[in-house]
Amino acid sequence: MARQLDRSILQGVDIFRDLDDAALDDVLLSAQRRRIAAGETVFRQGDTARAFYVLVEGRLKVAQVTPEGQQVVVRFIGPNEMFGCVAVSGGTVYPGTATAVVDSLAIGWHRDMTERLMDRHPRIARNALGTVGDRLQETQARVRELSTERVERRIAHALVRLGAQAGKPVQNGVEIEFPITRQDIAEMTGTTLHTVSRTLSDWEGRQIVQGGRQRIVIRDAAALLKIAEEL
Amino acid sequence: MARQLDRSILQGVDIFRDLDDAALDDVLLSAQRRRIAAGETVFRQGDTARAFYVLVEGRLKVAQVTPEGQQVVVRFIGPNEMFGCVAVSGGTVYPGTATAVVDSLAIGWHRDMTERLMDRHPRIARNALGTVGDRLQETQARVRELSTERVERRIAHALVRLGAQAGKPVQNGVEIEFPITRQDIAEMTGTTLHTVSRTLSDWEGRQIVQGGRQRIVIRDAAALLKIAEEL
DNA sequence: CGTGTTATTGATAGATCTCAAAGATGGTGG
DNA sequence: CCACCATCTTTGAGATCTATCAATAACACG
Repeated sequence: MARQLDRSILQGVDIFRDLDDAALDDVLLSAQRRRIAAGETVFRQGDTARAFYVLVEGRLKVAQVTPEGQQVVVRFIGPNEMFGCVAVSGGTVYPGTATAVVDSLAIGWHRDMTERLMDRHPRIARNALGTVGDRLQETQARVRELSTERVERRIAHALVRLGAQAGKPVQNGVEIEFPITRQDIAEMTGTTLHTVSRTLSDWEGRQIVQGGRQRIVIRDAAALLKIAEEL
Repeated sequence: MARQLDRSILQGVDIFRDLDDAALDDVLLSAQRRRIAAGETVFRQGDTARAFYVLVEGRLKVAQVTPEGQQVVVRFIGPNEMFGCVAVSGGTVYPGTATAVVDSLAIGWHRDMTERLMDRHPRIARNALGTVGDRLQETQARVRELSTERVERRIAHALVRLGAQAGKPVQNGVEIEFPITRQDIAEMTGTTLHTVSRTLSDWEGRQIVQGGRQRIVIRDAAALLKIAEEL
């Protein structure tokens, strides 16, 4: 957690790809460090979008609340991922709330600074365009799933993605490496925690996953994929 | 349909906003005109993303097909809107198929040309970033609706948006100005044409809308909004 | 006027939510 | 160190929304 703020931190970050060392130093110079304790919030839905961030360590959950109070998980953010992108793409307020799932470390740039950085290093804007484009396609894929797939498949898809994004190999499979509740998965897939629990129980019986409190291990990734793709 | 290719055509196009006349001319010089007859397709899902486009006149439908053959409408494109954005944001293939709903006219730029234009006029990349960011937020809103709202509300939301995007004032309300089927609306809202038909019939009885073959008139926008927002 | 597309409507089945209750789990304070 | 408590999870039963199946009707076009 005492990680140095040097260029290496920006190495794997898409939005700063292909920048030379001088540019990276320039970027780093205007960055702000920010620690976020588990459960703490970086920004809230509706707040003025003052800054954008890159997660250095930890894990964040970005979620939206509906007027009726239902939560929808937008995405989980892992190391090297951007969040608060709206501050880059021109939005005025954050469309969601970012909360740390575990103790985390982020670096952020004030909105104005971001503008200046993009002016000085046009590559950043192009990279950002790519990242936001990718997110758009992912989100579109979610729309497709929600529109056409039944709950069980959607949950399978969600787990497959989580495994790819945050899977840690363990003895008997791949474990999602941060605490995640049935409720979280429900909010990722547009269902209820009850249905998620039932589904996971079923899969547990079929040796596909193994559950626990805020814990999921994928034991049979192939079977999961089969459910996800309806083979 | 015999519209001149002069700068005025790029006036209202977000991605070319704030460019000076010289830049606009430069952009225009490398543009390709393309007519699309109703029912014709500009590009297909999975095709290499060779170009991005701006619609000048007409109306397009962008849709994705699932492996099972179900359609999902990504969005309807109206005049001055971009489509085929992936060619700008770095995707390699088109994620959807663009089909003309009515006879249309578009202008397009080859992918390489787009890159060069962004190099010469960095403003374009920034504008594109804004547009793609907006689309991301819209798509995220759709995810939220699909996750938390019942069919009737989703249909109401879809109609409200269609009214805003393509509403033409008529005698007894606002008409969606292009032919749109119940099936289309179903594919926009993740339901079936049957449910859409039933819902519209119900609303027709309550004087909220008035239907017809490939035709919808919103008679009581306030009532529709009330359904959409569950007031 | 025939034909293909689009729309309407009824009946039924099934997936999933809602309501309800009890059981686990792990952290915390006394 | 242990009991307690908040949170998370599981599971059953019933209600409900919506898809599916099926048939007919309306419409537009050539």
